[in-house]
Amino acid sequence: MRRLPPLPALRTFEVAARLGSFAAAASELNVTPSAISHQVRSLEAWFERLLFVRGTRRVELTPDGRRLLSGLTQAFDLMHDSCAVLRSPDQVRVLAVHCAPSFASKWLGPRIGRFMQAYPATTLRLTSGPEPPDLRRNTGIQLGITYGAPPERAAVEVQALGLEPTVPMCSPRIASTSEPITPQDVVRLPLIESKLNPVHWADWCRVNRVRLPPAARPSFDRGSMAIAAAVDGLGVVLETLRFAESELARGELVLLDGPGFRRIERETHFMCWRRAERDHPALSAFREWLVAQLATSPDGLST
Amino acid sequence: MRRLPPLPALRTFEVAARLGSFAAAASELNVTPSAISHQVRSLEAWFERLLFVRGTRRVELTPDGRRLLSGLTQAFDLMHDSCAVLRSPDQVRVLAVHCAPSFASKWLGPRIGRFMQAYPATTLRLTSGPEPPDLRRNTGIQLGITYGAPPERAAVEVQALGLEPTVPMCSPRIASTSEPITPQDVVRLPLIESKLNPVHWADWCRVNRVRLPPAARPSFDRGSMAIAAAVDGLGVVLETLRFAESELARGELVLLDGPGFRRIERETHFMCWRRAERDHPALSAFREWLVAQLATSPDGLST
DNA sequence: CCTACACATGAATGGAATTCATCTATACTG
DNA sequence: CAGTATAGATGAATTCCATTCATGTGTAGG
Repeated sequence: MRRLPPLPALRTFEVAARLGSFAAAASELNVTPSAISHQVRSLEAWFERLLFVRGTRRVELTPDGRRLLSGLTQAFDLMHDSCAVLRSPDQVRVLAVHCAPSFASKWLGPRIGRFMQAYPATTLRLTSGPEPPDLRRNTGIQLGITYGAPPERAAVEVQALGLEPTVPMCSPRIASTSEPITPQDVVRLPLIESKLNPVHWADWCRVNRVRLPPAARPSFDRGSMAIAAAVDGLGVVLETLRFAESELARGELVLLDGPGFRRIERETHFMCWRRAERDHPALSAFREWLVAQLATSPDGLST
Repeated sequence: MRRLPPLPALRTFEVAARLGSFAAAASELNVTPSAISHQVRSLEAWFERLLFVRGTRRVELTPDGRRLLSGLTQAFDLMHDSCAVLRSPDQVRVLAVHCAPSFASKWLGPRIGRFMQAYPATTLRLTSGPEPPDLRRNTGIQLGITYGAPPERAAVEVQALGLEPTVPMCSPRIASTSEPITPQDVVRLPLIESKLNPVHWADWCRVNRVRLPPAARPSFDRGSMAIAAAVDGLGVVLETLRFAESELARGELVLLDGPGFRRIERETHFMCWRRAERDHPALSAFREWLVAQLATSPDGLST
């Protein structure tokens, strides 16, 4: 087996040697000069030879260093050319995602920049609308993120996006949370209906053993709008916490929750794709990225 | 800045592609097939393309995979050739170390195989003897490990190998340690003198405030022989724990120690080298390796 | 038909790469 | 000439990547 030193160290050496500067190499590789210094030292230990002579504020290659560099620069050039073949702009990948609108604006939108940074070769086309895409007919969509019940279609695979806690929330102007409250206290407040959420106030009342007042309630067919109404002080909204992350973080909404409450956690969002395309790299990369984002979001991805 | 995927993944891909088998690639790279699988998947995600078609018990390159492979094989060949220039056998490095004999046999010897594995390009020449090498005159020695007092020579740098606890030890046949003992109990036992250790029984008695009996004591001018005598049940030896690691681990010796005792910890071993050669890679690699071994040995490297 | 083998995958782990904090030695500038 | 800025060095701490482990799947081969 041909033995090579750690490849990242070789790469670091080549850049530093080519530029004649650890600082410049750090800049090119987006690391600190300290990282360059450590890597070069490590490579020198591996070869048991000095590759640079150090002066104040400068480095110079030794004969051994020059000997190593000439072949390496060619090697990395070749490597770059080989990789570039698979990354050429005229083969830019497009990933078309159709997303439920509130999930798009309240959860995915604030995060999508991270996906673009992690996968710069992929152009994302994000559309939204309340209807789940028919992936058998609409081949322009590769991945759908739906709300409500899991879509069931032949040759379409579905994955739930985890259990979502659906909790009453309202503006702090409406209810002080500095003292303990009960479910009974909640239903005495004005309530807001978020129509598309499969969890309704009736469900919540059943689980928390209180009677739902028969009064008429304002309702919205967008979770984000229901959330906005609650922020405006129009009442208590019952919605998934995922839609209220920034409002909760900023204190614009507070949870009406406590030891005497029972939460409802259901799978209400699903992503789906055609089974035949499941191993498509951009598609599987997005799926994995999304699952990873869910795992690190404040409410976590519960199984 | 030219952007490359993680280089270890590229290397893994090249080997797997060239051999047409994840299992064979695993064997060549000394990792598990699972590692190959993960690396290839990761590379496919980075490029957002499939590089292999998976069949049962076989893989086959896709057109993209073939496109990537041809340049990479040349690149890694070049890289290997460049690295081989600095590792050619006719430039095999020799590192000559002269070591105090007991340290050599009791501490360094059991470990030296690890150095050879970590630095296969270095041929180690290990000599031992009680006299510190005169590094100014004996240029055939590059590093000395001495016992006793720190050598002081012009143009020679010295580094202590840490504080060493020097503790009475004996065979469990001689003294039961299941009940508390006192320093007074120790000096009633037969004592063994390890002559070259700068810590003597007289020192130990002074520190522990007991009178050293005037009886004659067997003495050895090798710490390892003194340790062996103690294992044979000839008496209590006062020596550095470093010389007795395996005996203590095997229960052939026990420590005579306890709350009422005062340990003596001194720097008794030193390594030294010519200042002009301090950055010689093999030499500095050995120094760093030795310091790391001390840090992970049972008594640790105290500063 | 059963066993063995190659690849897949998620969770856990160890170690390598990197950052951070601080230092040294000039080079440069006012 | 003195003070400041810069590049590289180093050790400790932290982060993240590569790898292993455990388990699973789907044949190929005996």
